[in-house]
Amino acid sequence: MIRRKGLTSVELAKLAGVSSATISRAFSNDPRIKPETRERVLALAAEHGFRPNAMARSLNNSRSRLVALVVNTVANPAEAEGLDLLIHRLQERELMPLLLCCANHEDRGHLMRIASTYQVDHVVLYSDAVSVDDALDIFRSATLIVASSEPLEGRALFDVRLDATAATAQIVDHLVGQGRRHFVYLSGRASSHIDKQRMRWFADALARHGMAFEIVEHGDYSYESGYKEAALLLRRLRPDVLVCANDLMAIGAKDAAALLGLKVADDVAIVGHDGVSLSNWDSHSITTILPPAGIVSDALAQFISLTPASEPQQRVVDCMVRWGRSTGEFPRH
Amino acid sequence: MIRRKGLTSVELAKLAGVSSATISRAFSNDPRIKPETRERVLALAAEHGFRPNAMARSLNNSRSRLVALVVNTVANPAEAEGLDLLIHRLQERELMPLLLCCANHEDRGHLMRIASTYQVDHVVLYSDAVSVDDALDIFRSATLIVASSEPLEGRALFDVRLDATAATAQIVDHLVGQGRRHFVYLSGRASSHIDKQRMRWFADALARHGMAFEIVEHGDYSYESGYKEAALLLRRLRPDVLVCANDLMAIGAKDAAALLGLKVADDVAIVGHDGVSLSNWDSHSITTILPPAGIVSDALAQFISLTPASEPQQRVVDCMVRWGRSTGEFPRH
DNA sequence: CGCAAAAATGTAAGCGTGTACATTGTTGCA
DNA sequence: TGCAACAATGTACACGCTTACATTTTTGCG
Repeated sequence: MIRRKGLTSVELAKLAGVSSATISRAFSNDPRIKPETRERVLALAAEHGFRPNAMARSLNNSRSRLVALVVNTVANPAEAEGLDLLIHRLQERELMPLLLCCANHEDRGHLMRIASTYQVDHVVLYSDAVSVDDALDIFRSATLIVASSEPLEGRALFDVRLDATAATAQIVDHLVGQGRRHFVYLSGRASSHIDKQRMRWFADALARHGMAFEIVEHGDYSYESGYKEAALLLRRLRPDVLVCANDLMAIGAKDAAALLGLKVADDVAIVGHDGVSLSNWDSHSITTILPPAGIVSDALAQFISLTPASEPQQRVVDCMVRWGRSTGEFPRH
Repeated sequence: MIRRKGLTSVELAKLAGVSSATISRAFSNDPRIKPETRERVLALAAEHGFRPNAMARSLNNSRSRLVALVVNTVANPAEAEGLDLLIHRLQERELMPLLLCCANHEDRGHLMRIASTYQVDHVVLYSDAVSVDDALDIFRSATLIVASSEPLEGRALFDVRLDATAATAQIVDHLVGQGRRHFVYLSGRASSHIDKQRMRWFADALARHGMAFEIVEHGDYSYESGYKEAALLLRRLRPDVLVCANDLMAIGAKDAAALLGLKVADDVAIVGHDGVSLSNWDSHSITTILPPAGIVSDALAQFISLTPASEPQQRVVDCMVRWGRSTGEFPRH
């Protein structure tokens, strides 16, 4: 299994009869090189399988083209589907994603500290499980790009933020119009910012009808927790409407309702969040709140092309509703 | 948004009143340093937030602690769930995963070539979409670790390979015992090695009963393709048993059957592959073939701890059956 | 106490590239 | 032809660390 190591720019330079500086210029599209020699060098490089060493490269211009992606877990479709798009955007720009999976990892700080030694250019915070302050503290010289929901309060960052005010109101209006009165919210993690945010949207939308809702705080964003908690609360509280912190829990709740002999939509309407593709499957058909397709990844990728010296920016993305059968008949247009 | 850069080992050395070599030794657990000075250096480093630069580090010992993970897409639970475990194993060993998502990427070679410039120590081929030869060719000096199903034929590699002979036979025996006779296999991608392998297992298991099966080759591993193709073939071929290339397609097929008014298990048994968690949900309950939990990731992680000079190894993992309601009553153990 | 061996640290030369600066080759124009 | 301006390339050092080798300090023991 021993394999030969590639050659270096000096060796290639010797082969090409030029200096290593010329090699470097050929590969960095330096305009000061004669197009003709550039071609010659690149051809020779291809022939010998030479590619400049990214480590050496980034050592002296301190741009690594690495992007740290901080997520909870890749096993959860809600994160994975967004992540997949984002990774594609990065790859289009020849940026390399370094993946940090923080779920089940007691010491996220340690994980981030290791990643930071690779001199990543950017950090995308895609997870609520990591605090912005920690990330800022650890990734000193990288630009931080936030897609979690932690309030930023003036800390200078690139920031993509969701707004589901309208979408939530749309759903609430529809459900209230159907005569439903008893709303319960099954939360994901009590400490999660996005969860608090979502509850606030629901509170606001219900307040316009002079209504409120109950909160059950035992979920953890998994199907299993949705199933288990819904089985308990459906019996105990008998709500009209069960709003879940995410689609996976909503599907779990739907299955639990079926187990209890309740008819989804007729007996209890179920609402999810995130719009993962499987919530749209025939067997689930959950009404859910989601950002327009790909827009978050696009925004993140756009931020990444800015330089660390740029002014902090924020983008607000308006969410929409994807109606499913879990809330009964669809609203007319 | 301008932030200060961290200090270097020479600067820290000055502060500690030692040489930069001592700093280096403190951080690489060199036994030749006095424990007492090591503590002092580490304390000072922590105080000043110093961490050795991984780029510079790997530049001269040519070990980057980076692992390239070549997958199709992270959006598919079948890959994502395995990947998640693997990433955790890597993180335990303080290895950093570089993620390459090859699906929808016309030039996988280019992607891998870029990754190779980062001097990755290992490459895990988790995808059938990339040929082993290409990977070998591009990642010259990294150890290649294969979890795809391409036959290796003596090419020296670390290799994790699935064996579902027994599991497949178990399912086939059960289904034949129920009196089913008409088997159809809905394939994922015609060119996919794992798919061919799975069909072979089924062919062998059926051959023991003197039976054979039909093949429909239009799937692409997605729920949608399972749904669409099953809707067509269930009407056309009216099989007893529909075996799908993976669980997502099996779930699609199940939904299509429901749409056609067919009762799953009674009218048509459905079998999946991979054992993704959602195939075990109440609403799906697909009988599926899967490797024991975590064993593949564990094997991969174990291989990764070997050195490039080690002898090539192979591990064969025996798959098992997870019974669901999609194949009727469970077999008495 | 003295001296050899061992332990601890320092010195300096890379690792493979980018880049400021120096050098050489070329062109234009009087 | 001569000389300025510019285009193309070369030279040499820096990036931040590891490590072979040199040097200093400590230890053990007769």
